[in-house]
Amino acid sequence: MSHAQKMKELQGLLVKIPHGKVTSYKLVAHAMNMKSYRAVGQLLGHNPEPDLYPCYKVVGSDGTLRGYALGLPEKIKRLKADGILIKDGKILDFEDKVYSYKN
DNA sequence: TATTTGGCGGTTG
DNA sequence: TCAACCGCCAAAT
Repeated sequence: MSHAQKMKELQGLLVKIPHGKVTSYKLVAHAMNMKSYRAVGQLLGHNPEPDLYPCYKVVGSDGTLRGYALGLPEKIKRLKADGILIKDGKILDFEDKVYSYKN
């Protein structure tokens, strides 16, 4: 399993996220049968083109924004653009906005 | 309720 | 191969 393949799989999951929703590293990891949610963050960080993929829609399990290649402020900005409000680095009504790939 | 700690799988050099 | 590094998480303080 190559890095590029996992990245592609990851990107595929990212674009699946409905507009106005978010997901967590853990859920994404589980969705792609990856036993490690930590590795997901690494892959996202090495995302070749963050502009093309909504990697800003991936946050911590409790709705806290963990990090972003372009900086957290930019991440917040993009989330807001999707109608997601942030309060002190945390998503408001996170449990209502999370997308858990339970299809 | 807010911090700290330990551990986990996967990627990188 | 091996060791170190993570955009984390859950349990223990």
